[in-house]
Amino acid sequence: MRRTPAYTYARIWSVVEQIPLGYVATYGDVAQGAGIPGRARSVGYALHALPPGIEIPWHRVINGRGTISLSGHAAREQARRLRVEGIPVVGMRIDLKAYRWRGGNRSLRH
DNA sequence: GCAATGACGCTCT
DNA sequence: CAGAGCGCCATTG
Repeated sequence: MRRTPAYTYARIWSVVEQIPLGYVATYGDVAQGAGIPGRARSVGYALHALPPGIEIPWHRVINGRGTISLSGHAAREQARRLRVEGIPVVGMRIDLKAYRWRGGNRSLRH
């Protein structure tokens, strides 16, 4: 299967759709789940290119440091939505250790 | 087709 | 914790 660029987008979006309410995932996690490990950047690009009006929990995607990568109004919007879903956002930071979504059902890391 | 840009990640300072 | 450097790759001018 070749990784046609535009095709990767749909793949990324479909992974983001699977993030359960109350949890968050990092760009790297989404990339891995989409079958393109190491291309976290592309994930950010894909989300930025999200068609308006489409129902995808983009706000549940944050960077590997556990902070929101957006800025200005967009950042506030994301933080607000996360809090609404029960995820505490301190400063621009989320407790990844407690809210990071693990694809599948792993209780232990590694 | 090359150069610059970006909702990123990891390591080292 | 903040900055700098390097890798990665899709999109745009």
